[in-house]
Amino acid sequence: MPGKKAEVKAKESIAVTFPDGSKKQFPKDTQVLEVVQGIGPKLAKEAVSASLNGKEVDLTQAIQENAALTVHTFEHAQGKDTYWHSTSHLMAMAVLELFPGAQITIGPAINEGFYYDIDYDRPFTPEDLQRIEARMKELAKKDLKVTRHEWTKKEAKEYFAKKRQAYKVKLIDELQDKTVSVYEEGNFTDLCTGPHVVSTGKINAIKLLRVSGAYWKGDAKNKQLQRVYGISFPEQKMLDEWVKQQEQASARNHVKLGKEMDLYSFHEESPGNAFFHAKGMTLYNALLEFMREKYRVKEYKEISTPIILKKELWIRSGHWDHYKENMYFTKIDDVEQAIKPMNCPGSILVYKNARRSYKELPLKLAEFGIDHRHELSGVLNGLFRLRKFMQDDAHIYCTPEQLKQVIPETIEMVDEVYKAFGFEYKVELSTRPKDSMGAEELWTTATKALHDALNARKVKFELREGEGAFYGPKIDFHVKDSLGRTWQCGTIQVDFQMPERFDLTYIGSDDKEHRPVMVHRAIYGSLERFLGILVEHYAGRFPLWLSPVQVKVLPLSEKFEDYAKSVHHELLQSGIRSELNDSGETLQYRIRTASLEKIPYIIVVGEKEEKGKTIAVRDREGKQMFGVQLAAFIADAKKKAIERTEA
RNA sequence: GCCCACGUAGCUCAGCCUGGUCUAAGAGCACGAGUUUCGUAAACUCGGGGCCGAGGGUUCAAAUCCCUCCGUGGGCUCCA
Repeated sequence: MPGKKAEVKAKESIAVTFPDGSKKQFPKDTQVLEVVQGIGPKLAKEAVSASLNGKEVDLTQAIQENAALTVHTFEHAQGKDTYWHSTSHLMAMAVLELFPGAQITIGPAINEGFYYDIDYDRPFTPEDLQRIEARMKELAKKDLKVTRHEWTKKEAKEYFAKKRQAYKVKLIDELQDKTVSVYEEGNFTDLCTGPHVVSTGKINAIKLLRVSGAYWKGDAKNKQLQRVYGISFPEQKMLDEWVKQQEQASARNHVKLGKEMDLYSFHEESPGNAFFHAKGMTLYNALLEFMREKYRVKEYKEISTPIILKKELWIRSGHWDHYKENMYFTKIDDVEQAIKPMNCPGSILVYKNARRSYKELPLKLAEFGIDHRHELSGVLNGLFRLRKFMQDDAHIYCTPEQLKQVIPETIEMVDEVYKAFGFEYKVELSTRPKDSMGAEELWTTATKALHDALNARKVKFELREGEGAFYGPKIDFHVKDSLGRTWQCGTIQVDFQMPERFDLTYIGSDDKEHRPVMVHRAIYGSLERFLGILVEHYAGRFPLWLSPVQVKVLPLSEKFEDYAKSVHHELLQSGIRSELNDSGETLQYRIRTASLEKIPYIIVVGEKEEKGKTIAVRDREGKQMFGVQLAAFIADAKKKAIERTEA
């Protein structure tokens, strides 16, 4: 076609740079999609969106200048975002068709899937969700083109006002730009910055998951909206796989496993509180013991303070003003008292109990403190969120100069502890919130101390402006659990306020009084929560050092009961947590039971063992060893338990 | 606290939609008794066990329908 060729020649040419560094010339205004088709049909089919010079764009975007191009498929995070965001638009479209009068608000992609907040005069039922999902699938099949338009704010407002979408009008009003972008698919147009998939046919496997209440702008004072959650995938196979994974993840839910493994239970007689059974307590104590070992090495001193303290103390600490809603109160002999939600005031009283010298600093007072917080009933969640819990709390009293040494040392300690469990974690630095106390320069100094420590250790962290505690800035450590959720566990908080409030002092080398700095820190955070995370992390298959029962001893039959008992007792004597199962059940049955209990070692003794004074050992993988010397087994197990290596 | 879902033996669940013989509410596991005495993931027989979360209502009749409350799960908000 000579005509077209001439046209191409007439156009200005631009260079597109690909991720591998190669460059190619294209006529100006070539669509991203055309470029992608040139690369290969497979990529063109899988492409979801693209980034042009670092800016996320639609595949229909015309390239107008020299640009670096990266194509995003569903495999990329950006591609997933776009894919799910487009699915949320599709859902909004289906909802507006099926439920006249519904108003749509916002509908972003989230970590896993998407949601859309919708204002409707009643909650959606599971049946509604099915209808919406079915309609979405029909709309996807129609393969409607998704096109982007730039409208003036006025045009957009008129359009959404006409469609009776008041929330969209409000959102437009809040925007600074003169124009807004909208996306049109079929007869549905939504306010959106994009990008989006090129057509609804790209969206294949769709599943709506649940509906819940959510407030407009996240504020409980505002109207409650219907938040519908969903997820989608390019292929049905991927959705099936995802559903399977979800099921597997819920199989290791710590509430469920705790029940099955007889670790702990929950009772409606005390909502938000855990009842620890003997095996759960063994785990709990193993965690305490591990931390106490660290304390010995790091020269912490362990203290213990009362749970109930007078109201005046809480007024002085500032908790009365800042934390009252979450506290429990009681009256004893007509005196108002509070159940402690935190341990700092108690620790401070211990500090103040003596004249302190600079020679004592840094003074590290640790306390496994039992705290009670009146959490909203709706937020309670197994061991993850309780009303009563124990913190592995410590307060470090030091000079401002010593922060340079104390903070890095503490960060290192957190790292050591998490590593022992093979945990990944992320770090956040939170700065001064609105509802806070103290002079600006104190905040600046404290924040800098934390910042410097993180930088010095080259720790990657996320900055969270205004998210600090009311008394100081903090570093938070978030551990990643088996479901990919992150849980705040460790925290390091610098506090210049408490020492002021309680008039804490130490005598310096100049024989004068000085004000110490206080560092609050916890590593597990809450023993209970950490334990819950561990249960899910290990799916109940704890390493030897944590296993509530480390060894199960089984006599082959009644005839070998005496020998089994002697083996069992010797294990106990050696400090190994052993149990004997001499119930009359068959050996196979008892092996099955012990296996289901996820016990690391099963020891079977019969005629051969009794004669040779040996044992037969079976590990959790089903591997068997015969003729093992009991002493050798004990030595090996103890070594593993002490080293805290995986068993 | 607010929204949605759920609540039947110790545990996992069927029955509930469409009220009454799937028996006086079932099963499996667990538990108890007896038989079996066993070489690495379920021996056999028999038995006990439930105010169907609590309270109220509708009905001739409620595990089943309606309301309130309590609890649990998932969200919102907050947080260790």
